[in-house]
Amino acid sequence: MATDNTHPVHRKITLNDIARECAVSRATVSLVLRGSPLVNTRTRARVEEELRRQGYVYNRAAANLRRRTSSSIALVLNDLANPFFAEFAAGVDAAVGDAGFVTLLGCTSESPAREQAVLGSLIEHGPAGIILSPAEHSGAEHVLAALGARMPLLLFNRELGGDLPEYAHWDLLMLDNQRGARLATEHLIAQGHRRIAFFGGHGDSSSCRQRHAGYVEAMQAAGLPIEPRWRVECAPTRLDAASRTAALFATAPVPTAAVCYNDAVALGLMLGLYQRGVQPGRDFAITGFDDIAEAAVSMPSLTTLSTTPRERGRQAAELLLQRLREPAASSHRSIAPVKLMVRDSSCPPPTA
Amino acid sequence: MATDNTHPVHRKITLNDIARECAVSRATVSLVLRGSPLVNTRTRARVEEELRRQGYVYNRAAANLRRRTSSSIALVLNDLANPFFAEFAAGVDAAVGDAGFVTLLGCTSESPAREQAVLGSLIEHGPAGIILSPAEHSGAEHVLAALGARMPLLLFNRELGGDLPEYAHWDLLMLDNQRGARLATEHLIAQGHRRIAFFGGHGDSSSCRQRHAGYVEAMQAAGLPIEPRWRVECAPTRLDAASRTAALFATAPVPTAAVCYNDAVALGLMLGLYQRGVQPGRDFAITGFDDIAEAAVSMPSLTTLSTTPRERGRQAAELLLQRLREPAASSHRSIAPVKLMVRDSSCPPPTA
DNA sequence: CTGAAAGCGCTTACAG
DNA sequence: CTGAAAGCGCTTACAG
Repeated sequence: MATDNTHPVHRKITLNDIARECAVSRATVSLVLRGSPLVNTRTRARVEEELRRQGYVYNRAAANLRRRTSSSIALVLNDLANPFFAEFAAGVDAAVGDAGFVTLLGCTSESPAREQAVLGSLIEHGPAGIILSPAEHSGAEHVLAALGARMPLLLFNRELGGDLPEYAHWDLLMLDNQRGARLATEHLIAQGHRRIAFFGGHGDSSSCRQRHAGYVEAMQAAGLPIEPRWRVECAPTRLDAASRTAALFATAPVPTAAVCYNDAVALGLMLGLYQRGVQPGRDFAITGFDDIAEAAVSMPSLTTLSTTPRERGRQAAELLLQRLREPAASSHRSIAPVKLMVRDSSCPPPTA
Repeated sequence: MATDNTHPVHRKITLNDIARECAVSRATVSLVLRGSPLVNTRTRARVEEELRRQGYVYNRAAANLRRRTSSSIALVLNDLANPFFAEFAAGVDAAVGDAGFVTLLGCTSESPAREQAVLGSLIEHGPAGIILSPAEHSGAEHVLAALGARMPLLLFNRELGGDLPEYAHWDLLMLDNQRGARLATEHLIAQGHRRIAFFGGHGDSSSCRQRHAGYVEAMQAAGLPIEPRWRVECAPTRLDAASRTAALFATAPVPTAAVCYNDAVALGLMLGLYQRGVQPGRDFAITGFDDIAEAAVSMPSLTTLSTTPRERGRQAAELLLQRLREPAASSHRSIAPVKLMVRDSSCPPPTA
């Protein structure tokens, strides 16, 4: 258990204070609070007036303890500063709130060690369930060690390394990474491109592997060559992408288009192209992934895949709430749809 | 109080289970958990082994109830999807976690009504204190009605409309908006500009008013004219900013530079300028505010004011924790520093 | 060094 | 319709 840094709190108004003042029992006040029809109308009115007068605040923790219920959902994210996850969190919080729960937040900064610590701390607060977007190299054993097999858990966005214990009934919500990258690649092929690179991301990230697989799938289906030197890895940031641009132009023949790992990489590649005097959307076609806010207003606007993270947040919360209703149902695996947004960056090849 | 949507939870291992198995009392197990030196070493070892064996999870809610303490901090944000607040939240969560607390999250979507509902729901979970970035038109009365005067509260980023009750000891953490805008304006003046616009934002937002005041201050100090038609209002988004660009060029003389309300507006203005054939950073100078991730990598890179929102989050959490230690100390008002980041967009005027 | 007892603020059968 | 009593899982003086 964690260390003790709690602090005493001011004396609060309790049911006893209200009951005494109204000359009824605590039980009656409780029934009023919970809207029971058993209570006499006039008694109810008196009690409600007194609750208001004294500024009573319901102590949900005490009620949860007595009823052995929970009114919170934990949300554990690898990277809240990423707008994709921030939108996701906003969607989770909205749905969780609508269901009468409160969100417990935890950030792991992509560290499996922090993830384990955060989970261990959150679980002591008794959440009804957990939504987890795992840190990059997090493993099923660690999560299982921190949570046990009983805790309802929904995994978002990334698979967990290691073996998923079947008895744990963990649910999954993934983006359709492979299909998204396939759609983007097919679109470029339809525009007339034949030499198409896959740019950015790291091979050890599962989402990157899936997107690359979608690219490969589309290229092979079209009978197009997959040149190893057209697979350029980089960190999923604009800056690193810009600096890796040269790798695409090292040896002829040079590609005429690139399917990028995500929007940040795509925008970085645009920058790198401009710096080489190549104009994206005219001399070179680009697609992204995520449809972040900048995609629609970049120069040129970016063809990309929309994942509507806020919607995904709502969906994740609803899947978890569903699990709370049916704890024993078998694991559910959901694939969120992605939608191709065609914009100016995916021009035809200059020679076509 | 809110409606009841809680759900029963599986039977958990308690202190009693451990005590029975070790043939000691609950009290002894509790002492072991809390690291008391009173317990015999061998007893401690036996108990710890049993805790591990049964997968015991500490019930912090029960402990908090008994000890009348709290182990959570509520964080209520007007807009989590905004990267500025997402970074802020990440900073808050890190500092809150380091102090042994957990973060309760609430989003208000800029709606004072939702803000009141969210506060009312969160307070039932007994947070030790609250960090609130108020919704745009939220008022002190509403917050007071939801929280009472006792709850430790730190207001971030925006003042609250209405009168702040002095007895409430609410703390404030604000950005130095006025100084930031003054620095930006002074920088443009030093570059040689004389006709400088203030572009974007709405007059009813307090941060916008403060930034505008900084602009006015610098202009007046330099003896430069403040043309009413060089004050263009727009929503703080890229798209609206781009579409309002024409307003700057409606009548001669035309400005040669613009201090923008924030980075989103500045990037939108860049876009609008490109569309008119005016090249930002060469034909027209621009400054932003916030130093969002895109600012450093836009074309041209954007001169702006860095507010380091993650640092602000840590600072906010620490101010609140400080208040928890000294509940009766008088209200504290902190102004976070801002730093001018000079980049390519703030060129000298073309005629200079 | 350890245990018995009381109590945090609530809810819930069970009597009446 | 209302009250007395027990109990959720923990902690904390107080005895011994």
